[in-house]
Amino acid sequence: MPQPSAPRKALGRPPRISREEVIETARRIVDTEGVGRLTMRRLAMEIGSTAMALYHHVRNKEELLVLLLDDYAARTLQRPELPAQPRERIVVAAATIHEALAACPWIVEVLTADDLMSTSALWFVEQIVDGLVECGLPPERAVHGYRAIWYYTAGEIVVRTTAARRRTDDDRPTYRERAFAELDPSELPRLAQVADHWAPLTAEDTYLEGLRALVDGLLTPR
Amino acid sequence: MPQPSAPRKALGRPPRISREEVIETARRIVDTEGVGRLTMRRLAMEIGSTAMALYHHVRNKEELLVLLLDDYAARTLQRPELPAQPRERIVVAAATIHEALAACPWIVEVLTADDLMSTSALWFVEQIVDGLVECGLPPERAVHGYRAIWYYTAGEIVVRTTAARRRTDDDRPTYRERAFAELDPSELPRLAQVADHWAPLTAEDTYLEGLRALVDGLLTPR
DNA sequence: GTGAGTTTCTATACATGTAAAGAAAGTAGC
DNA sequence: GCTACTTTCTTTACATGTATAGAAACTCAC
Repeated sequence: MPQPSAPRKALGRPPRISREEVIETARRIVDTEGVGRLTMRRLAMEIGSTAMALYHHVRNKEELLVLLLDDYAARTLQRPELPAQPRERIVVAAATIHEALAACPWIVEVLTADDLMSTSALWFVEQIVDGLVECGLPPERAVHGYRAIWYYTAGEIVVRTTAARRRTDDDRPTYRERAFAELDPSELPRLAQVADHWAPLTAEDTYLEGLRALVDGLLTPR
Repeated sequence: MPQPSAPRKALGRPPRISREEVIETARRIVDTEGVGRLTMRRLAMEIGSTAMALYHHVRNKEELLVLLLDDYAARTLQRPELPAQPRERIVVAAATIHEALAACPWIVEVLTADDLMSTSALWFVEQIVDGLVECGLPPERAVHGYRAIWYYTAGEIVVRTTAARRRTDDDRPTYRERAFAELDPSELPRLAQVADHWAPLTAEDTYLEGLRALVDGLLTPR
């Protein structure tokens, strides 16, 4: 990996492409043609290089996607006016991250990679942890609380967008549909009762309600 | 796909392998050598067929993994004695699913695919929804509550196991580590304060606490 | 039996991520 | 200039999932 501020003249063959150029070009491809069109060869061609050359600037494709996400976050994640009340501040901070992430559907492949810990997201993490501490949680429980919020948020996005993707590229009945069709009302009465409304209920966006519940639960002394 | 109870004699060329055989063999490979060794070609060889022949019994590799998960759930997911108290029943039901899923680390590729809706898991879903209703939630809010629990559960497993996997096959510092190293205490005081304990805190298993908080929050009238 | 229809299986081909080997293009010391 | 060293880039190759075309093995209607 290149050293940005080498004290002396750079050693070795001078690079013809940079990590920034790779990321920028990748972003352009993703923006205009979707993440499905982003392949290493295609990206290399666009840059005027070879696929393997990219691997000197990016560890692998997954890292490239993480960098893209970082880049995306840095460009679009605005810091909103947060409410003064700490509990509400937590909710708004988490919801803002959630909204930003939900807006880029190609995120799933990356989201599972790690905590979302791009530099631009750290501020939101700070707000959440700080809010939890201000509400009376000791610091380590605040960190645990943040993690719970992150699990919930990441899970919502991953499950939801994958389900959506599956729906678009496949018409056959899903497991869920089959399972509900064969459902035995005497053994699973509640599910039988709501079976008809399951799909629409599931389609509703209830992220915020769940988030509020979670935050409330985290803050209620046990 | 084959019709299990065809009224007349089966039409077409008689199959030489069955979906069951495919799944069983796949399971054996996964159990003995890990999911990384499960390739379509390898599986076909083991069965004594060709890779493409598998595609008549399984839609694609992802479906095969889903079927494997179903199979796994059907074999190992025991229905525990659930507490009578509904709130506690919800917690135990969710925790049981969580424990079962967390035990098979290859699950990540599948988990994001859909709700976990294998037939054997439906009973747990029933218990959760029923518990929420018994605690006073109207049915549609109970379904939303179940979804929140599922998001949290799936998110925990996905994030945690992917992080673990990444740690094993890569020694270089993660983004998180780098981000924390460069952290500016004047801008992000709370994070700076807990920076040293972040890694150990994150390593702790706090699924149950988070789950309890979430369930509590879902059940507190707003 | 023959031909049509149906299902399963085989052979081949392709796109993709990336490993491995080594060539290319520079600097540093002499 | 020459050699050693370092970094970047190119070439080639491979494993993998899966699309496509068509062969194979059956049943059925006649």
